[in-house]
Amino acid sequence: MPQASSSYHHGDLRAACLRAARELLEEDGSAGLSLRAVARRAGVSATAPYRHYADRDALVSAVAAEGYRELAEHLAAAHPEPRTPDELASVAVAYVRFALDRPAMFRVMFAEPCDPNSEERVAATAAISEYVRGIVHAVFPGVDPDALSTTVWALVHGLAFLHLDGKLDSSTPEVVDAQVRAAVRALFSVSAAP
Amino acid sequence: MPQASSSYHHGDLRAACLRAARELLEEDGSAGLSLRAVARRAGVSATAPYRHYADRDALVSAVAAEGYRELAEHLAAAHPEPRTPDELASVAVAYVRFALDRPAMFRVMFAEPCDPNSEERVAATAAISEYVRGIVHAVFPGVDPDALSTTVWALVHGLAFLHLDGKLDSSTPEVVDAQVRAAVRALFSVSAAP
DNA sequence: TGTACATCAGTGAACGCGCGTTCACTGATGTAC
DNA sequence: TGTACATCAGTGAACGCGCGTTCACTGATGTAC
Repeated sequence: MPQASSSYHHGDLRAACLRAARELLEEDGSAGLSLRAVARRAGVSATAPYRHYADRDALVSAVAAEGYRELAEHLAAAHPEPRTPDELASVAVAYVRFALDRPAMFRVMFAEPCDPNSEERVAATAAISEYVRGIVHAVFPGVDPDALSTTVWALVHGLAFLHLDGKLDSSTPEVVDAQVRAAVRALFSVSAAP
Repeated sequence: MPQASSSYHHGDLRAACLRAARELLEEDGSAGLSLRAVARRAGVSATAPYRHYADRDALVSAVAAEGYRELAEHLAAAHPEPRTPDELASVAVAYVRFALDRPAMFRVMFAEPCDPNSEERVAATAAISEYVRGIVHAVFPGVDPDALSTTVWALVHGLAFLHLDGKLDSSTPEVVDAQVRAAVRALFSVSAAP
């Protein structure tokens, strides 16, 4: 019956902090993530998050790690098992869209010169890398997937960042999608000239 | 004879601020650029830079713009007029090296969610974009350079960022160079499969 | 079922910090006569 | 060549801010008996 039990003990402040951090990132993409702002948003005193995160960096790393997992889900949702360049292009489109839909989050994941010692982050990154390798291997069974998967990842990642930073035309989602597809198509149609 | 004239009037504080900013960025890549720190480094009061920059953003934009120009010089120095995929790869290597040699500077140029209204920045960016187009057109005279130049730029830019963020093996410059060359080579050798 | 107590998850005051920016100022420079 | 004065490029004190982090604390929860 004590429904108002939520007064003092929060229940799951750890998760609430992550949620608050994400909301703040999505609302004001430019500002840096601050522990105090997260606490405020979670409706909790400024020091409460220290029960769950050693310091600000720990929170940021956790946010980034969640971002990686989410990115992986989005890619898988775009196409579970790509087998053709076109299907691969759909995954590429999902990657770039993910970045454009959550610019600040994407920047935290990649552009923040954060310590690379967070196991959570390293693991999540490795998972994405492996995932790309798998796709490339499936789409090009005969090719050594190492160089090519690096190429594919870098291409898509570069497209994401160039769009994010306004270096390419990002006026509408359709334009972006077309551009990404064109770039991936270009990747698979060029042959050495001279 | 008054060689000690340099006491009060600085001479060229505008340039000195840019230099100080670059030094700070190269020394401590992780910290954000602060106007006060720049002033301190330039040996000048905290408010002196306001004579030359309207606010912090103006300084950051100026630093970024200088970075773009410098990047352009580096690329041109790598190969003045690339005509083959291999020569193009040399330019790509220069691009990635530039990023790895000045990580913080490169991040200011690209990863800082800065206002896109700085004319200086927009112009510098357009110059790079044009430059890449020109190269691609020279290397592949018969191909529509639009999609392909986007592809090339994104690929190289993505390689730079993935290396910067430790997602790829960056143990030695040689390893990086080889990886970049391999990626560019992969770009020009794959053909659509099914 | 009730009580005693350890543990846990929160509070709130306080610290010292560096920041961006303003303001009235002052020292140096250069120009007009 | 010398003087008067406007202009320019600096100074330094001060503002209010939000931040990360510490500390001693207190309210709620759960477990042992």
